[in-house]
Amino acid sequence: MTTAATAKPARRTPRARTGTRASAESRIVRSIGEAIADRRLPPGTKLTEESLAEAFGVSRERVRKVLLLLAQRRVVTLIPNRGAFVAKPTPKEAREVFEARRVIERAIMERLERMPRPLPDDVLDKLRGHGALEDAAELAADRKAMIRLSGQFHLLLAEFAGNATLTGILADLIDRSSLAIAAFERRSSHTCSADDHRRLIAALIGNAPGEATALMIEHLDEVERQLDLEAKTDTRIDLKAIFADEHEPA
Amino acid sequence: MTTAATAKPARRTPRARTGTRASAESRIVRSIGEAIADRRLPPGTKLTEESLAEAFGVSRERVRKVLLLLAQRRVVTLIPNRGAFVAKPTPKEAREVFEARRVIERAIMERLERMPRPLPDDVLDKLRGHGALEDAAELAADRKAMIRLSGQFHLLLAEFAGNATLTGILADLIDRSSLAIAAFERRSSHTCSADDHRRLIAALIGNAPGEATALMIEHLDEVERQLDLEAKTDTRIDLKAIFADEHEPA
DNA sequence: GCCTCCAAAATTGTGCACAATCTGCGCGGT
DNA sequence: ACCGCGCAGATTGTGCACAATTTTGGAGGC
Repeated sequence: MTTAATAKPARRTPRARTGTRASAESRIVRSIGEAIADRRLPPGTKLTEESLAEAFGVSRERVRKVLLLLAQRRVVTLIPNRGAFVAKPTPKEAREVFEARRVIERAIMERLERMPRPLPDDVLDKLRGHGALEDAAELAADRKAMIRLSGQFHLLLAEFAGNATLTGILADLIDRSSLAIAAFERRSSHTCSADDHRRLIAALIGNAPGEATALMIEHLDEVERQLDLEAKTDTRIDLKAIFADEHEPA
Repeated sequence: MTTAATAKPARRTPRARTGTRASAESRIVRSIGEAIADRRLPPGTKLTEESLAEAFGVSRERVRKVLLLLAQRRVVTLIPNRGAFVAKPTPKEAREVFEARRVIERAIMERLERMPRPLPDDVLDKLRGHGALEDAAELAADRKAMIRLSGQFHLLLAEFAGNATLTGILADLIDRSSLAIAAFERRSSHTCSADDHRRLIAALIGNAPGEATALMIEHLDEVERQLDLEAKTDTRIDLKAIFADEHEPA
């Protein structure tokens, strides 16, 4: 069910080719991760092993392994004997994730600003190329593409800074940001505006000292500010509040 | 073999009590992690699933799961069809890990310095208590205790800063630092001197602005400086260089 | 009418057997 | 004497069957 149109019957081939094993796993991880990021799988969704196995055409233990990896990255929550759920961050956790991003991305921007000018051509090309992609996605109102590209933009800057370890940490934090946005986004909010990214690129190229760093901090603050991080500690309270006026007392 | 004195025959009880399942896993993770940190398991060591299973008295798939978790944390390396090995970081990776620690721990120290004075009593108590423990370990020349306590000290500061997400990230980086130290430590180096920690505690309590942060950065720099992070990119290159003058051309 | 309890169904957890792969070693050919 | 080949032995990878647990649905009692 759902959009599992890929459930081709090639599930159990007579000869198990193990060559595509590891890539299949990371493919599934990425696929689920993206689905969570662009809200096709909202926080709290139950992820039944059997369903996922059918959807991806793999065995259940493969899915189990993938879920363990995603749980390690705090993208899904594993409850013993209950199963896997798309993680539903608390407001506290959401704030922590954004604070962690500010810490790491400030350091990344400071390193980028310290790089000798002009920036290497390939860096400039990739920055401008990515900016064009974001513009196109915004013009086409392709929300899913915008979300994906927005995350990739921050990752791209991290890669230019040249610390793969920090980049890896940031990749996790970006995934969790997407989760936090999915959980706490207000109606009619515009995620990660491509305009901020445009200004960031310009500041980075122009290199007014400290400007790009300041813009990045302001950008992250703005994204966090667009969230509704009040109370909302429990789903049950939510349901009661939502249906309060539909429950006729007599 | 090895120190597997815990191989009690209770390996396969007729009724499998699943109650102690999750705790057993984290226990094994911690146990292996500590063994790696204090060099009982040096980088590159092969971790055979069967051996570990016997050593901990659990089934092989339990061990497999634990190894997957450790691999995710970059503490062990998983090579397909070859098995698990204690990770052997490259000099580049070691430098990256220390840079990442400087980024995160600087932020933590800045937050601690921004806390209102005097610091809460329980914080002061824990700081002083930990300092006493480190002193005792140093006095007793208990190297394993010193390594463990040193890591705990940095983690303690992170907890006081109140961001569990950053603390979790730092915990991973500390483990990888231990690995880097094990891989690149010079002979006759003194790890993480308890003296640095003493000064850090004093600066934190006294609160001369910026002093504690500066001490932390200097402390991390000093630990990294004690490592030998030259060349050594590959074992083969090493071998060629080492035996270059023993290869007679005629 | 509502609550409690129990059994069936669904889902997750785990041991086991076997398949696939890698490593080490000896044999035969050139 | 050296190189390739191939055959055990050991180790990892995976599907499957079954056990344990939770959830669901309904019957019975208060």
